[in-house]
Amino acid sequence: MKPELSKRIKPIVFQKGELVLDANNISKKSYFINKGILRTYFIKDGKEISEYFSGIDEWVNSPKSFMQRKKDIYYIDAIEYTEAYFINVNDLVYLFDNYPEMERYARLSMGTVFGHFMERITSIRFTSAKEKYIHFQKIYSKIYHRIPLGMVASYLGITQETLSRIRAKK
Amino acid sequence: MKPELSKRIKPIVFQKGELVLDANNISKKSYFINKGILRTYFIKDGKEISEYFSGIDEWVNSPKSFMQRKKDIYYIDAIEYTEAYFINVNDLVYLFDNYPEMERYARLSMGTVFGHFMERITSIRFTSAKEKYIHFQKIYSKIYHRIPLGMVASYLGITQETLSRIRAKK
DNA sequence: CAGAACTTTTGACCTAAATCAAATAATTAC
DNA sequence: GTAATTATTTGATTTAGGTCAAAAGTTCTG
Repeated sequence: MKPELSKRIKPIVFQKGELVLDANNISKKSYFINKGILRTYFIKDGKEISEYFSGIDEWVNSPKSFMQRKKDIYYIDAIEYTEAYFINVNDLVYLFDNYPEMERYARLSMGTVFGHFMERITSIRFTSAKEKYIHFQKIYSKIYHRIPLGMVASYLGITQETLSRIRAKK
Repeated sequence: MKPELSKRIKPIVFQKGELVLDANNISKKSYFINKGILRTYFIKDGKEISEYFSGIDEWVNSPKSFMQRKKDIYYIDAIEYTEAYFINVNDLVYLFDNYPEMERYARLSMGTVFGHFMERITSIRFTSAKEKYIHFQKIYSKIYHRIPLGMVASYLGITQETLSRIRAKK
């Protein structure tokens, strides 16, 4: 790792259930997970709706809030004990300013992220509850069994009961 | 407009129904719409599924294909007579290389695009067919009435019959 | 380790939207 | 301008998944 980068990232630890980002604050740090699982969620009608989960070797922040430095609806919490590194948005901007190849890399990797989003939209629109669950298992093959049923159900946009029944058969 | 930019963009016209991008080719041009509507869609089980629509003042390409220079599943066509400008991916990269503020602008505006994607995912997951249609009308307030019912239905992930009934009442 | 507090499962019933089928209506092409 | 396509509407029926309710499992906590 470049010294310029390593100089700016610091380790951090979250206990199970600990809040990583409150939606009432602006997302100013980006976390790189080393161990554990973080969940990005929002509140709808008093219920927590999981937007996505992030595991080892992934960067996590509240994208819109982080990039535009304003509040958004997303909370982030740790669904198990998690070890991560973090970098401040200011330091990241410094790196982008001084290392154009980093900016380029960030822009290119957006293509992949777009692809994931579009795939997910398709998965949500045209598949049965069971197919959604199978797709979820594929996408999160390394961590899906560590995520509580209720959180998975809200991620899939189905009820807990339906997910429980899907798991029961087969 | 910067001369460096205007020198690299050219006007183009598409007739109603004309194919703008074939999924068998790589998306090498990005179009900026001046008049008309382009539709991005893919084929599933022999049927055309609309992914989104783009109107005046919007840039259109097949994101993953364009950014990573490889094939993706998306076709683009004109659902009405359309006037646009286009820029080649090579020219865009040239501009990004030589005008860092353009690269920065592109990166920042990704935040907005992310926001739209996440909003759409929420809209799909937790709303009834009727609410989806209302949301669609809001998102596409300037052009929704010019898009054929069947295309809207596939965009929303509901059947034509259901959409027709939703429109009938109220 | 016992009670409290969640989480998951199971059952009965209901409803929104899909499917199938056919009739109109609107475009397009000759 | 009329036939031929193509798009939209309407009706009858089915079904996947939601809702409500309660039981059974788990996991926290003092």
